[in-house]
Formats: sequence, C-alpha cells, structure tokens
Amino acid sequence: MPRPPLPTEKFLANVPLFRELPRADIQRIASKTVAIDAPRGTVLLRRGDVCRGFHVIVFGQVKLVLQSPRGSEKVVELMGPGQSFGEALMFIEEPYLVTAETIDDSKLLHVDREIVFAEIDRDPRFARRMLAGLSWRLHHLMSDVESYTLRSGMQRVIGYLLRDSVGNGTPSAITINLEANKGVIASRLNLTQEHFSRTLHQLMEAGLIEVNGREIRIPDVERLRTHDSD
Amino acid sequence: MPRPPLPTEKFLANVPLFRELPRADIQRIASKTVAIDAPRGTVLLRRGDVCRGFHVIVFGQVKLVLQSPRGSEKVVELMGPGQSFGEALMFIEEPYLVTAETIDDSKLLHVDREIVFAEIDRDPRFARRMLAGLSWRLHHLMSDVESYTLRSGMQRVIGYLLRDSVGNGTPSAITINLEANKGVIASRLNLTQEHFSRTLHQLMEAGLIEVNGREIRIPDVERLRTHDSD
DNA sequence: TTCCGATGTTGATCTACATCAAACCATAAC
DNA sequence: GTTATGGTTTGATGTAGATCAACATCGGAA
Repeated sequence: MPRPPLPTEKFLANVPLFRELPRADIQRIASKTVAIDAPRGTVLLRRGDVCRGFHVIVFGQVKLVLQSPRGSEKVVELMGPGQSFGEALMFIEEPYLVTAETIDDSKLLHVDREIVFAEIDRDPRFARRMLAGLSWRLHHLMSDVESYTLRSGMQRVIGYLLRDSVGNGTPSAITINLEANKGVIASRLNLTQEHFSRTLHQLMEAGLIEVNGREIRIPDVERLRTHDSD
Repeated sequence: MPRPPLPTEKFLANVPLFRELPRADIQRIASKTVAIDAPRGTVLLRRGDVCRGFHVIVFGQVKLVLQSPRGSEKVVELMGPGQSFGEALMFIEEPYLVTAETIDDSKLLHVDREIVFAEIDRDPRFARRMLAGLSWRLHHLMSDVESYTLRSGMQRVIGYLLRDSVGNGTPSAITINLEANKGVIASRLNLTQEHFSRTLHQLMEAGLIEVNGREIRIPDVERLRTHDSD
C-alpha cells in the first residue's frame, strides 16, 4: 500500500534534475540520500577530498571557494535553495578543486553517486538532464572567464548588478538585494572588498545607483548598462 | 557482406569518446558525420552561432578564443589531433560564447547532434563517457580560473612549462616545444606577448630555462617548480 | 640572393588594481 | 547603556602587468 512521500522525497521531486521522475525512481534515489544540517560556517567538502556524490541545497546559502596556498581565497560560486553542486566530480576520478562552505544556517541533501549512475543506466532522459546540467555549468564558467579576462572591475560590477535584467521587458528602474555581504560579492567578482566599495561609490556619484546597505536601487537600467567606463 | 571501414569510421573508432563502440554504432555515427578541410585561419564556428553538433580534430591545430567588443581576443584553449570541442552546447539551447579558428592547415570531422542524442538513448555507457568528457572540461576550466585569479604571471608560465611533468617519474631535465607561437601561448596564459617574453627572459637569467625559438630546455625541473616568485 | 610580412624583443611609461592602515558603523551580547 | 565583533568605508602608497613605440629576427616567396 502506498505511503505518503517523505520530506526528502518531496524535496527531491522538485529539484530540476529529478523533476517529473516517476515516484518509484524518486523513492529509490531518496533511499540513498542523506540530509545534512549545516550551521553557518560548516565546510561541506574540501579541496582534495574524494567525491562520493553531490549536494542539493534545501535552504540556506553555500559558497564555493578556491584557496591559494598563502591562505587567500576566491569565491567562484554562490548558491541558494534548489541549486546543486559537486556533480562533475562523480564522473571522473579526481579530487575536488574547490571548497564548499555554508554562509548561512543551511539544510542540504547528499545524493550518493551510485544511485546517480544507476539512474543514468535506467533512464536516458535522466542522463540527458545530467548532461544539460553540466553543460550549463560549463557555459556559466566560460562566461566568468570572459569577465575575468576581458572586462574591467567596473564592467564586472555593472554586469553583476544587471544580471537579472538581461533580455527586454525589464522596467527602467529596479531594486536589487545583494545575496551576500559585500566582501563575498567582491571576491565573486574577483575584486578586493575595498575596490568594490570604491566602484559602487563611483556609480553613486554618477547618479547611476543608490546604495542602502545591501539594497541597491537602479533608477535607470539602460543608462547603467551603457555606462562605458569611468 | 561486411565492407572495409571508411577513413571516417576508422578515425571515429579511435576518438576517446567512441572507442570500443561496436562497429555498427560507429557506422551509424559516421553516416551523420562530415569531414571538413580547413586551411590555417579558417573560422569553424563563431560566437553567437547555434550549435548543430561537435567537432573532432583529425590533424592540425585549433584555437578557441573569446573576443571583446573592442576587437581584442583571448585564447581559452588550444587543441590538436584527437581532441574535440563544442560538445556542451549540444545539450542546451544557447549560442556559442567562443570562436574556433584553425591555426594550422587542419582536417576535422563534424558529428551531428541528432546522432549523439540517439546514441545516448541507445547506450548508457556512451552517456557516461559523454558525462565524463564534460566533467573533464569543467575541471580544467576551473583550474584555469584558479590560475587566472590566484596566480601571478610568472607562476602561470612555470605551470605551463611543467604541465606535462606533474606526477613523479619525470627526469630532472626535459625539453619542451611550444605548441604555438609565443603570442598565442601568452594569450592562453592571459598575458601580453611582451610580458610573456620578459617572463621567459627572467627565467633564463635565473638559469632555470634555456630558450631556443620554440624549444625550451629545463635543466632542473624541480628547481623550476620551486622557483617561488620574482 | 633580396625583400616582405609575421613574429619576437626591448625600453619607457602608464594605470588599474592591490595592499596596508585606520576609522567608522551596525548589530547583538552583556 | 557599554563593549565586542563583523562588516564597510576612506585614504595613502605600492606594484604587476598593460600599453605604446621602436627595433630585431626569421622564414618564405620572387
């Protein structure tokens, strides 16, 4: 007789990767999934670790960072609820390059790699989704490389502020909320905290943005977009 | 009655992605594959193009570049025989970010995306290889990001010179050949040609390398590896 | 051989950004 | 309230690497 879905199953069923999978599949996956409660500051995986599966964020926030031997670190990704990370390393025998750390009290699921492999063998549609997921990662990372190598700090900041208003159909004025503290955002943009602060200041003086703590109002999106340099 | 394999089939059968696939599969794939003769300087695909499949290099050399609006360009990848590119975009509906151009007279194969999808549906082992391939890409790109953001120009150059002598079992002295002209290598390392030239010069003065055109001799690999800084 | 375009080197100068240091501000614990 | 404590700003100064410009070298075509 059918039983009501467990919380884990319910959540898995809504993760993009697993959406619309038959109930039985979800149950099988859930049986190889463990929930993790991670208070802010928890290191979920560390550079050099071997990969046993991938993580999905139920709630909270996670940063992926690269660490230099000299201790400095660089944020490569910021992720929130519904997003997952660590998939790629399941398919190659390599240790992690990045370290993942919660920057907010969080709850995550860890899905074992064996069940992922089994699911790939069972259902080509699942394999295709996995492929699409990795492809998106690659695409985004490539566009980050483009930012780092071809754009100035100012341009990266502007790009970040406008990242949700790409296509048309955006109102001319918007307000956005920084997803993390300014030091973390700065690092994500490959800037120092100080430089990020000064860049925002410049944009304020030019009347292109209004900053209020983590809240930033952009009175004229189009003007900001076309603000080419100092 | 069986016929001898066509050149295209023979080559496909040796591409890592297709290796050990049954003869019949190779034949099906080959039927959706076209050969391309591309003299040096041919643009194989351009930023903004839509993706219809992926490319495999039979012989020659190809560079993948990012182009800034102002015309400057940045080499993100250099590839030779047996290597392939453009797989990721088959799985998502996005235009290319990079431009691919031959930097030597080359011959390539173009494999149609439809046959790749069919093969994924037919054989989960194929899907897994595809996943592993994309994962490697992602891993390498991440390690490039690490270089660009966390390492100095000097460190990137040294890393490049030593990239084939990572593990142990390497002799203490080696000679390497730059795979392309110095301008291209410099761009791959996110340096200007001038800065690359000066960096090599510094290493020469320190007695760590001997440069002879495109040929570079490293008398003591270990000493170069531990050469930390200016 | 001579010429020519592509490739490499060298020097002088500039600049975007980092670094260091100090002050400042908010929130929460006491 | 006071005091910590993380986050943020501001200023002074330093520097890795870019840019601009001239020159040197090389390899192929005539």
